[in-house]
Amino acid sequence: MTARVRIAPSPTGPLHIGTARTALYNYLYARHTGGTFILRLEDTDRVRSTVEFERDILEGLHWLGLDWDEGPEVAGEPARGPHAPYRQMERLPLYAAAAQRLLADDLAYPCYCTPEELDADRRAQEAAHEPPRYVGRCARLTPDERRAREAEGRRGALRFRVGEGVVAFDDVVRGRVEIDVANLGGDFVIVRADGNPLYHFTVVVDDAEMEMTDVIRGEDHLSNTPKHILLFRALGYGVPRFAHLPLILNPDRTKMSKRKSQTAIDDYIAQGFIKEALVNYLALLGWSTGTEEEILSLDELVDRFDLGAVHKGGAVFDRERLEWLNGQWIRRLSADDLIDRLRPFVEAELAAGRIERMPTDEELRALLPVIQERLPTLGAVGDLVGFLWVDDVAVDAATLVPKRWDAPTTRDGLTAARRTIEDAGEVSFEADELEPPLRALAEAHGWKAGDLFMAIRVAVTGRTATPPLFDTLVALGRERVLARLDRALGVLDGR
RNA sequence: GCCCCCAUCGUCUAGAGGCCUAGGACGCCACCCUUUCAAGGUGGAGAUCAGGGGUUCGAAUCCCCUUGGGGGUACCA
Repeated sequence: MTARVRIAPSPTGPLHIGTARTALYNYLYARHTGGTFILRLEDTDRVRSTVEFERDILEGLHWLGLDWDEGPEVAGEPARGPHAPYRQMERLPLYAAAAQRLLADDLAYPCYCTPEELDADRRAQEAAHEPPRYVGRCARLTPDERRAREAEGRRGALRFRVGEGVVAFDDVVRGRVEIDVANLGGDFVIVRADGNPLYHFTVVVDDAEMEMTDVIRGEDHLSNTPKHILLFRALGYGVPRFAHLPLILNPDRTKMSKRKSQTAIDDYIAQGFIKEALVNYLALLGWSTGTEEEILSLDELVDRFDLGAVHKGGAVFDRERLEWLNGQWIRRLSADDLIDRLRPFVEAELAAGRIERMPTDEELRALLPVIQERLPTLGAVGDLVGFLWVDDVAVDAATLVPKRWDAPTTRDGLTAARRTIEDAGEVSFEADELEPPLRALAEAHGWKAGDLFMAIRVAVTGRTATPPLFDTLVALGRERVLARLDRALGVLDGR
């Protein structure tokens, strides 16, 4: 039987790093085994679910390149697959039918306890140092008693009878797990009094109806797995194989959260992390090839992925390592590709008012040899060469003077350099033609070339760290170089 | 509290009884390259394999206990 796996996000927030990683592992497993990757939206939390989050999640998964074989219709995209709809709120009749079956078999029963009663129970248990569990007040109501409550206008929630015994399963990553049903907290609610089915119930009905063979999800669901297994059995379904992935952690080793880490994929995209790096990084957070390979494309990951080799322990999200990988992948991009990906970030600089004009693709292309290896993220482009696209740069006298120089020397140096650059550029303004005469100039005056170059660098860019000077001068153009040198000279003279 | 899971450098990891005086990568430090910054190269610091008991001729690897950490325990997902 070929594998059928799914990612089942709740549209209650933007695409989360953890969801993306779980989706990736499901995708890798499906593609590696020639199986089917399914997307299902778990939107039964009516209050917190929104269509905006749905879109965000689907767009994010697409952006990462994790395309699904079956999934819901959304944003103009039609539903795909034989088990539509793939959005839980559109599958209500299925849950209702399953609930009916459990009720008919007396495997579930209506519970009329009020929130106040349940709360009181919990408090009493806490006071008695007992684990919280449903006391079973409504477990043995007679048909007459139920009718009486309904007649009072009370609407019952549906509770599933957990019974007794030990539930055991062989988790693909954790091995054998056994949990005594007595520790499940008593009969649990599967359908709310308002008729809305709950997660533990819908997930089972859907995984069964959609014929999932493997459930690959976060470790936070491990403890609840017995509830699911009980439900699969009660409903007469086969039980899928489970694989619980290690959690992605905050630096303090708690489950990764918005409060302590950046968790939205959107934020990483906005900062200029590229999908190749994110996919590569996430794949290696909790799994490794067992070799020393670490720069791996999505296809290579598909080729090497092994669910059984996934780690058991949680992994701290390390942004520095992600950044390094991002740089590695940026350097592997073709010129055209990099220009396409850079453009939105340059536009963002313009929109934010940090630059004053948009460079052409040809300008960007000419810059690539010197910026491609200097970009940790696409978002760093403005910081790196934004000085090229503003009318004037701010320079202050203090940084203008190189460490080993004083102001008069700097003035002499820049004045001489200005003349040399002006002369050199008569024919053509090329890096090869600028460097020799400026080096000769430094030598003639007994200056260290680096000092002269630094003075020029700060004069024309306003900063001490830039791409190589001569490439920078060429990118700036003769006129602007001369104008900025003049301005810098003015600053030196206190003007 | 109760239940479950986990445990190798700061971090991500290799390691499935002898190849380990524990390997790689990120980060950090130094040097090389070099006009600055990167990139790249070389080298270095960094883990008594959480601790304690076993098993074994031999344990990071197997077993037990302890400790630590995490997750779950909703009419959230």
